[in-house]
Amino acid sequence: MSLPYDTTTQEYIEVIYDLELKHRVARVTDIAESRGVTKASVSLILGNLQKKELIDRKQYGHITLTKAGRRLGAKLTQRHSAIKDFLHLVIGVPEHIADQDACKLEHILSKESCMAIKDIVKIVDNRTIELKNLLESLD
Amino acid sequence: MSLPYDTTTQEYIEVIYDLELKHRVARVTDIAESRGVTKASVSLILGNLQKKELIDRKQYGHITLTKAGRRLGAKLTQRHSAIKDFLHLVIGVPEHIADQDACKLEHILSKESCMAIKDIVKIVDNRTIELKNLLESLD
DNA sequence: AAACAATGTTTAGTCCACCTAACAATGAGC
DNA sequence: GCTCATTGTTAGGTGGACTAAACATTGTTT
Repeated sequence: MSLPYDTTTQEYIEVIYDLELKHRVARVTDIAESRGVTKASVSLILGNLQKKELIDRKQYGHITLTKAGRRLGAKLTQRHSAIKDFLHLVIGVPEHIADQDACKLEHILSKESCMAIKDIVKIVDNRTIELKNLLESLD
Repeated sequence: MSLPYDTTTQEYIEVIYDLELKHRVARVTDIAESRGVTKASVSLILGNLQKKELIDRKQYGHITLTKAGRRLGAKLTQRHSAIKDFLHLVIGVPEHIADQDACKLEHILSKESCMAIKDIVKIVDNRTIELKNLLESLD
């Protein structure tokens, strides 16, 4: 099983989540810029997200995520960094490529694979910390 | 960088590659069945694949891959099993889920990540063989 | 070889994300 | 408080993968 909601929905929610963190609210123009599409497209898609109750907004007003939207955004962001860390830090893929791949994988990877990856990243992180501590204790 | 050709093209080529191996040629009905779409859709998509010179066919005739099509099919099939083996044999994801994930990942994973994964699978395979030999030598 | 089943194609139309262009609302500077 | 730039929405249209339904071709059976 993967996440509910189609890839498009997920991508928009992730952008909005990100903009909300940076600027407290998201704006049509910024979403459009971030996704590389026109404001018109964004405006239409926002209609869907609203129907799905993932965002709150009034006409010509600010855009914020609902509880459900924020939960989805958080989950996607988590997934993204777990996948990126896995590709980059664990199996040695160059960072910018790991990041690009994570953008796509996060939407389609099953819960199970995602979990397996997260577990491994956690283990590697712990080992890294242990190593760092060991090195410091040798000073 | 990922593979050229969009996901749809890749998915159809992979199915045709598979059917060609099984039955020497592919048929519209079998492709439709395999992809879960109507024969009408397949017929239209085959037009595109032909324009892209990935398949050969005459009206109402058999479908075979061109050199380029077969090369793409082979590459996708390779990718698929490398990704599946990685998820299942290396990081322990249940086999059928690893297989499902591989279906999607194979189309979007970068060359770099794919390479990294293939290398790891190769190492694990070799270790497995060494272990097997060691165990046999103990009999 | 005629009839029928199986297979493949065409046509007309849907849906979704996208576009351009025209329009509407908002807000900052004077 | 008017004007104008910025921002957001609406309308109409495109391309791609899909559909159902009608049609064409091929192959098999008798």
